[in-house]
Amino acid sequence: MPELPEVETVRRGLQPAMEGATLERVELRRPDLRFPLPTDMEARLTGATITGIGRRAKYLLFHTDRHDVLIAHLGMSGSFRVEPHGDKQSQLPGDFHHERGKLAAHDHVLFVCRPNGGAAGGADIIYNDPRRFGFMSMARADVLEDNPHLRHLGLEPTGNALDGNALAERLQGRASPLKAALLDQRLIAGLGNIYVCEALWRAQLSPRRKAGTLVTRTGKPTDRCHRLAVAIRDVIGDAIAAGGSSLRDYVHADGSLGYFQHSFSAYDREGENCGHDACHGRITRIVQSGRSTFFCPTCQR
DNA sequence: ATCATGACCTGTTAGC
DNA sequence: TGCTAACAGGTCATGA
Repeated sequence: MPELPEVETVRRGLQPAMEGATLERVELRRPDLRFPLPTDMEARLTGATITGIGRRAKYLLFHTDRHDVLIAHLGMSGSFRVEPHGDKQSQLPGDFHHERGKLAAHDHVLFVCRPNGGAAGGADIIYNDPRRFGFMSMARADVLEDNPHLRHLGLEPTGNALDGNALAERLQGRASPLKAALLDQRLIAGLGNIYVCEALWRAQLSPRRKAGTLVTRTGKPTDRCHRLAVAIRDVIGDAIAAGGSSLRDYVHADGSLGYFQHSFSAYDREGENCGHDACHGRITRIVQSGRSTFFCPTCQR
């Protein structure tokens, strides 16, 4: 479920193995995911050192010491897993042979990482994506913002930037339902189907309400607008915090970077009781823009 | 411009 | 049990 909090969790999970490490080998096991992989991707990354891993909305940004950036999007089903090298491997500098048996179906891209500065370890980072809705691209760091995938992204819903005023600016004049507006990455970048449902439930706002109705005629945020801004920030913050805790479990797991496990309040809870105090409604599923929306028609107005 | 829909691709699950 | 249909975190292209 790669929405922003999951991507942030993946970013943090990859940092220990990748930041400061050199990409000893990069293997593209097929020429394309959703789009063709850059033909020069292997050449531009092999031998480069990862100086940092960033994130913009649902995009991972791998910065290298060559002032290149690998841009990666997980799509619907993409995941990275970390397979630390065994002691034997790390003591044989010339032997970066990968154990082929460990590669599974839909393992499309392999990054062999070797730490610098005498640090122990090293790891294989493997990108797996059954549906191949994910994609990767490369950009020069100085023009990263101009990248077609990043150029039109809206406000990050983390931190304090997203408040009632900022939300009102973006929703003003919109005739589309709130659900669609919040999914629009050009307005707020990083929300997906799950967290839009959750934020609207928290704010007790109907996903069908016209987005523009959260803004007064003079462009000021209504109470509902303030409420929604808080709900979005809170739900994303809570999810990142919970993702972080699932990261600690990850060490004990099978090496896979598990997605944030969460019991949602609305998403995928059709027929269950709405959890709001004094509300006796039930969560209902409707379809908007061809996608499932879960909400409580009783208290979400 | 804004908005809704279909396309992309594979795996899982519900229902017959 | 085996088949079929519906559905799933995403974004992008196209049409009204």
